[in-house]
Amino acid sequence: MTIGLAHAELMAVVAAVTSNEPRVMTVRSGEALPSGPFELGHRTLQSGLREWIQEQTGHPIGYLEQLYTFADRDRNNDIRGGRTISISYLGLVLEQEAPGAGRPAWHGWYEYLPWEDHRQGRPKVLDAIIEKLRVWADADPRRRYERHQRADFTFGLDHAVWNEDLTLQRYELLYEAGLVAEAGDVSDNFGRPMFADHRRILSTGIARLRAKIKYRPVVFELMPSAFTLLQLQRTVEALAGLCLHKQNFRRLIEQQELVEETGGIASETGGRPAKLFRFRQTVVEERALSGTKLPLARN
Amino acid sequence: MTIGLAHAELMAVVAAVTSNEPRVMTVRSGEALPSGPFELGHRTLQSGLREWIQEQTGHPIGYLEQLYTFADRDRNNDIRGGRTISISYLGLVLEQEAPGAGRPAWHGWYEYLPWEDHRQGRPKVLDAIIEKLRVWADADPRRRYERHQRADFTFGLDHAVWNEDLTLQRYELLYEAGLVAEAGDVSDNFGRPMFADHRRILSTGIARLRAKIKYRPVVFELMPSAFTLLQLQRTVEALAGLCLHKQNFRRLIEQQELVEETGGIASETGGRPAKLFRFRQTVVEERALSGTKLPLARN
DNA sequence: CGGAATATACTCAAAACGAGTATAATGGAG
DNA sequence: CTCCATTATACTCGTTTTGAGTATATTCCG
Repeated sequence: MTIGLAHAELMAVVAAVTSNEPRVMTVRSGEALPSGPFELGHRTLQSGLREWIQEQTGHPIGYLEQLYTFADRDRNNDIRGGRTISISYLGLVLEQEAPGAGRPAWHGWYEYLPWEDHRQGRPKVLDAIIEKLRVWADADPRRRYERHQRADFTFGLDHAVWNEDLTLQRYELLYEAGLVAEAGDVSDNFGRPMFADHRRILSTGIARLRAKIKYRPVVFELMPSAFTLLQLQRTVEALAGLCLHKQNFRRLIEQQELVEETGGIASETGGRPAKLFRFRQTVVEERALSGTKLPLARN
Repeated sequence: MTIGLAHAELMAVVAAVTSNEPRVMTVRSGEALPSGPFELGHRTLQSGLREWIQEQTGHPIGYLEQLYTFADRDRNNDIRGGRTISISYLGLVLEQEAPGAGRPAWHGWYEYLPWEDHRQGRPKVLDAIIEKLRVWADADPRRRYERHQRADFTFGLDHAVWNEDLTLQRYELLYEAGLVAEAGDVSDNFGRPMFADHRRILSTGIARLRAKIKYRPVVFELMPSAFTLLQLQRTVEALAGLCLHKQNFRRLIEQQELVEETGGIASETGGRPAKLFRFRQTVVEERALSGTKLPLARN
C-alpha cells in the first residue's frame, strides 16, 4: 500500500436555471470554475464545500454530489514533485444572488458548449463542427473508419440519433480533434474556452445532470417552492437542451406522483391560468425511484 | 483557489464472477481491499491502476471506472498534518488467477454483505438485522418515525419492495445503527468486517455495478468469449443477488441485439444443449444504449 | 364577441413487460 | 428402447407504458 503526496483542491460545478437558461457559477470573468479551499477543519469534503457555496451564492445548496476526481499528469501545474488532484462536485442551487463585487458571476452554460442546445432545433454551429470532424477523421487513413464511427455516434449523424447524455464524449472528441482552444494551438475552435480543463469538468457536470434528471427527482432543487407544470417542463428542457412533448410530460409527472397542487394558480402572461404545484418531499423516502429493468422472477 | 497537501492512495474494487459467485479481490487474508501505488509515472490515474491490476491478477482489466473519492476526517489515519485521500475505482476482470504466494486472494462478496444475496429467497440473517434495526429506531423517540421509514425503505419492509440497488444505503444504515463491527464497539454485528472503511467502499462498488448492468453492457466483461444465455443470466443474477425470469431475460437480451450466435453449442450437464453466443462489440458504438425516459417532442 | 394563447383532458395504436404455456433436445435409469 | 428429468427455446396473452396526437377549457386582449 503505497501512499503519495499530492496537492488537493475542490472544484465545483454549481448550476442554476434562471429564465429558462441553465447557468453555471464562474470566477475570473467567466473563465474558470470556482475552486474551493480544501480545508482540514471540516468533517467531510462535502460539508466543507456546502458551507463554502452557501457563502458564495447566498443560498443553501439543494443538492450536492461528487462528480469526478481528476489527477492526470498533463493537467497544467504538475510542478514541484507532487501532482494536483482536483475533486469536483456538482451542486444545484435554487436561484442566483445579484452578482456583487468580488462575487462569482453566472454564465449560461451553452455559451461554453453551444452545440449542446437543441431547443431551437439543431444549432447552426454543428454544421461547421461536423465539417471539421470529417476532415480530422480522414486525416488518419488507419483510424479513419473508427473516427467517423465515433463522430457519428456522439453527434448523432448518419442514422444515429442525437443523445443529450453524451456531452462529455462530445467535448472529449472535439478536444482530441483539436477543435477547442484548450487543446493547444488550433486554428478552428468552437464555444468559449475556459481555464485549463474546466470546460471538460463542466461537460462532466452537465452530462451527469442530464442523466440524473431521468431517474431522480433532482430538478426540483432548481425550482421555486411553487411552480406550474410548464415552468417545470421548461427547466427540464433547459437542462436537457431539448424540447419535450407537453401532454406526455405532464402525464409522466402526474403518474409518478412527484407533485401535488398547492391550491394556488399562476397569474400568467396570456392564456388560461395554470395551477401551481409543489414537490412532494415524501417521494424520496417512499418509493424505489430507480425502476428495475431486469425481468424479475416471482418469489 | 486554495490548495492543500494530502496523502493520496488508489483503491480498487476488482470484481469477477466465478461459478456463479461474485468475488472481489482482497489482500491481508480478505481483510482489506487492495490499494495501489499512486505513481507519478503514469499519464492518468486510470492507466496506472490498469497496469497494476493486470500485474496482480494476470488478466487485462476489461472495464475500469472511477467510483468515489473519500477524504473524510474520521477515516483512520489522519495523522501527520495532511489527511488521506482515497480515490477508489471499480474494475471488472474476466477470471481469476490461481492464488499464488503473495498474490491477492478472491473472496465472495456476500461473505461481507450476507443480507445482499436474495437468490435463495430472503436470507435468514435479515430477520435478526430487522429486529435490531427496530430496536435502534425506537431508541430515539424524536427520530423514531424517520428511522423506521428509512429502514423500511432501504430494506424493503412493510409495503416497500426490496431494491437491489440500495446496497450502499443499507450498509450506511447498519453502520449508523451500530450493527457492523467497523462502527466501533458493538455487541451485535453482521457480515465479515473489513479494515477501516473498506466494506463501505465495497458496498459502493456493488451498488454502482448493480445499477450499471441495467443500462450498459458491462456484464460481458465478466463473461468468457463464448457463453450460453443461461450462463449470462446466472452472472447477472449473481451480481444483482436476485433470480430472474428466464424466458423474459432471453427476450430482453435478444431484442436488444446484444449478442450473436457463435455457431457452437455447449456440452452441458443434463438437458438439451444450448447455443453459444458472443457479445456483439459493435453495439457499444452503434446504439444509444441509455434509453431516454423523457417524452421528446417531434421536430 | 372572436381570436390568440395557454392549460388540461382524453384517445388510440404501438411497443414493452410480466407471467406464463408449449414444445424441442439431450442423457441417464430401468 | 422407453420414459423421464432436465435444460433450451418458441410462442401466447393480458397489462402497462409510450409516442403522438385530438379535443376541450379558460384566460386576456382588442
